[in-house]
Amino acid sequence: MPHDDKPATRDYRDDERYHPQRIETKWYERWQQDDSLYRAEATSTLPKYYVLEMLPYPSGVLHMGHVRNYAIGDALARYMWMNGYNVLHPMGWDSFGLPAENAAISNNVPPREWTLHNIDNMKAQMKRLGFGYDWSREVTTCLPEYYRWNQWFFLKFYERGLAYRKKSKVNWCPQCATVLANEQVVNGCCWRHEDTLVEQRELEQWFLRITKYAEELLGDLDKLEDWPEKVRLMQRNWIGRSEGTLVNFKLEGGTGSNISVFTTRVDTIYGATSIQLAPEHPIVADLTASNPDLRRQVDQLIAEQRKAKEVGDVGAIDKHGVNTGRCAINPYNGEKVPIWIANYILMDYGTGAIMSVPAHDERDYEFAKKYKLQIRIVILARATDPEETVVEPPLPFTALDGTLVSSGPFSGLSCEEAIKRMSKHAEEQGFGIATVSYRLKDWGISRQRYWGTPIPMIYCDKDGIVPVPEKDLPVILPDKVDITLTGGSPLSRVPEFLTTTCPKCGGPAKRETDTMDTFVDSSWYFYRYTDAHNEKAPFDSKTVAYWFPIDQYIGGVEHAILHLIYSRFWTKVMRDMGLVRNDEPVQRLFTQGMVIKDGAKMSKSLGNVVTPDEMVARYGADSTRLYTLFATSPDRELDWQDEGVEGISRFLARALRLVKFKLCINSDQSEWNAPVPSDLFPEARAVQRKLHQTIKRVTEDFEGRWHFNTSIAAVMELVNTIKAAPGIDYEMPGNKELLPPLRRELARTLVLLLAPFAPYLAHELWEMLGEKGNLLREPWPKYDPALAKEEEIEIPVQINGKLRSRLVVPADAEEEFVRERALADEKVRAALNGKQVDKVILVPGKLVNVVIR
RNA sequence: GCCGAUGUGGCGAAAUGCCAGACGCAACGGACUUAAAAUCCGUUGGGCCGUAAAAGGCCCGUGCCGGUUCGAGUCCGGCCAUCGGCACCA
Repeated sequence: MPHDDKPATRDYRDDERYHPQRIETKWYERWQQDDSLYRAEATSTLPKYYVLEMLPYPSGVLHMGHVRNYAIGDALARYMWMNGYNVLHPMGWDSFGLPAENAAISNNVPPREWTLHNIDNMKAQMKRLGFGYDWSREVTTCLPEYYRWNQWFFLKFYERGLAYRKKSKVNWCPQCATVLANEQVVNGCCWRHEDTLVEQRELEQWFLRITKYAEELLGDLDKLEDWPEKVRLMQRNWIGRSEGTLVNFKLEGGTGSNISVFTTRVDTIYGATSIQLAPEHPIVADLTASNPDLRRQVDQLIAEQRKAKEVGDVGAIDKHGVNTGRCAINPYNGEKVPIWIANYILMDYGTGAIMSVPAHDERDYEFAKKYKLQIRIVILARATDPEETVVEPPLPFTALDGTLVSSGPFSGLSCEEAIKRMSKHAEEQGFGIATVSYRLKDWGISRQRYWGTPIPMIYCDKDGIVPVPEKDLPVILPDKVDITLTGGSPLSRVPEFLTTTCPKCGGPAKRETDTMDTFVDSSWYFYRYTDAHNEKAPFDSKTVAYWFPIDQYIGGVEHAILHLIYSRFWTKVMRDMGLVRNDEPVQRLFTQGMVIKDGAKMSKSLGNVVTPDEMVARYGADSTRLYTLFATSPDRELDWQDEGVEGISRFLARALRLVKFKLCINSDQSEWNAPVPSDLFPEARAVQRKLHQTIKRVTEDFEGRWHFNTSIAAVMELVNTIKAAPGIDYEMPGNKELLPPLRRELARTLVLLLAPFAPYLAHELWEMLGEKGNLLREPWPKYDPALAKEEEIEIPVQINGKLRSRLVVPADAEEEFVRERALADEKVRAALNGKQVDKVILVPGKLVNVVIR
């Protein structure tokens, strides 16, 4: 190579080094002074694009999971800006919740102060990381401007019968000293305190009737084609729809009282040999009234169930029960069946009572074996041998493809047919009905905590439960509250808050002192971003109609059920209220993978925590962000490696030097701005081809699978290619140099390709190139397929699938030509060794495979 | 137990039926330097053959076993392991 004698290296002067801190603080300060760069336009001729990342809880500092989440969203937002969209990219704070109270207790700082201070800090971190949010639309859920609309919605829900009060068993976390929704109980423990067993308590609670929307929430999952299948499946399982039949068994010798049983297999009812009740079933009180000994045994069962539920191994409980000595009448055949009470029957599913069919249910079988209860076969498997029509199966036989026997008029039917006919029969006879049961429960939203939205209800001795009139909203959360005492809601110890007058009769009354679950806040916050300062309504419906649905929502999979099912519910209610037109809030959902280190989730106890602050201080925001995108594809788990960030930082330094010292050469403006000639010499043409191939790859990654790791790898390859290009360092004789117009195209495009991922450096280089325009509004580069196309390609030639040779042929070579060249190839002929060619597989532009026998 | 995802060099990973390991890290060798840092150039899955050294060639290799296919990391079936969700749901 002629330039080997040139010094390949030299000492790098200070200005040749990459100083992320200098570059980033310079732009940070500019953007601090003018943050209009990232504003969404209220009205625009441009098409809209709403990209949203899940809002954080302001715990105090950002962690790497946040950075990853926001780096993905920000890259997309920037890409869409450059593609000419009116982009809405907002951020806010899910700022009610328990940690603020705990911090208040341990640090003696009021929750409000603590929270607002954390928000300041995290907002500064976000800005330092260069995320492009429209801060003019910032939403902070703990401020009255926001939570008054929670209260307003609550009143509307109440009017529509979607909010109701009920005494019920609730999940109680002794650590939180409050109630948890079913969704917040994990393995029998609190979702925030993994070691704290959840207790069951009986309390008066407010519920939202999400079950009314169960069917639609389930059905519409099919429409969410741009959601990960995993999330849809998790929601489907959570809703847990099952079709079945309610059947009333009359109590023998009773006063006409019934036991209602839910079953999905009414076809097996002729095999029912007992009734099993949950120990907490209401009728148990009657059955045990005159039998203290039985009562004691039932209490024992209750205690066992609670314990099992608390420990979280409900499935492993040793099944046992007691015979009440009473019987019920099977309405299908008038048969007497004994009533038992068993610890494996749950009160909170179905009716809390089952018919036990030992021959056709595993649990019933196990139970019957233990107590030597009668086992009666009423379903036979269909025979595989046509001579035999039915087969006696091994027990328990639970499959649905069988034939009924010993089932009165229903004998001979298939199971599925029998379920239909027998349900109908029950309806006609008035002792049962086909029905649907859900696992999903109504959403209990009362929390006996201070730092949340006060539930706007008043209790009057005379008028009962009275909603706070809309005009009196917001019900302000008082500031000075002693939250260190335990037991009951903190607000109940604030007389000024508690005591009020009844809006109806004007008499003395008391306020509700519970606050709302914080999942209420996050169920509709993304609507508020569209119209964040509206004082008359939660938002303007027309404005929402412009922006919704959210085009792209990005967050962790841990919200697959809780937040994402509540928000879907909220949207459907708002639609029914006429506030929004969309059935679903989110068009596309993306769930990014976790950030781990050394094979484990980052945690203080493991000492493997890497903080964004230290990374930004060492390598800068661009490198930190770029690394989270480069390490792996966004949907996968990211294993953090400090050396990786180092590598990314070196790459950015190379890109900087390439643009600054190699591509920007002294040439006059007219030369620099001239069009790239079409007759480039081959080496320059090769660089140009690489450029267009890179644009293609990065663009396709954005439009398709979001594998930004490969996009960034492509840009690295481009940098490597340009750097190694002949003629980059000096002018070769004749026309063998990288002409200024080509250098300009290379430099500009490289900067544009980096812009979504490394905004600071991109802006710096853009300015360095003498560009005056707004980088975010610079059109995303387009590739020219003709320029991206290879002129010559190397084609592997295989014999029976094994690589034997390679051919270099023109990219547009005819198939016949390639085939001939392949068969004529010296190595191929040697390998063939005169054997007969069976056929030749030719994949155009890809390979040749010669098949021999 | 049921449902789902994942499994590729020393490491993070590429490869959407077609040259396995792009890109990056680490390691090693070299250039530059009084020296170091930085930077630049090069080598790097394993084994074998070949050569003075190269060039070059062959075989094996994507958790395991089998199948489909001209061709499998990729598709199908069965195992194993790890992770995640649900779990007496009647």
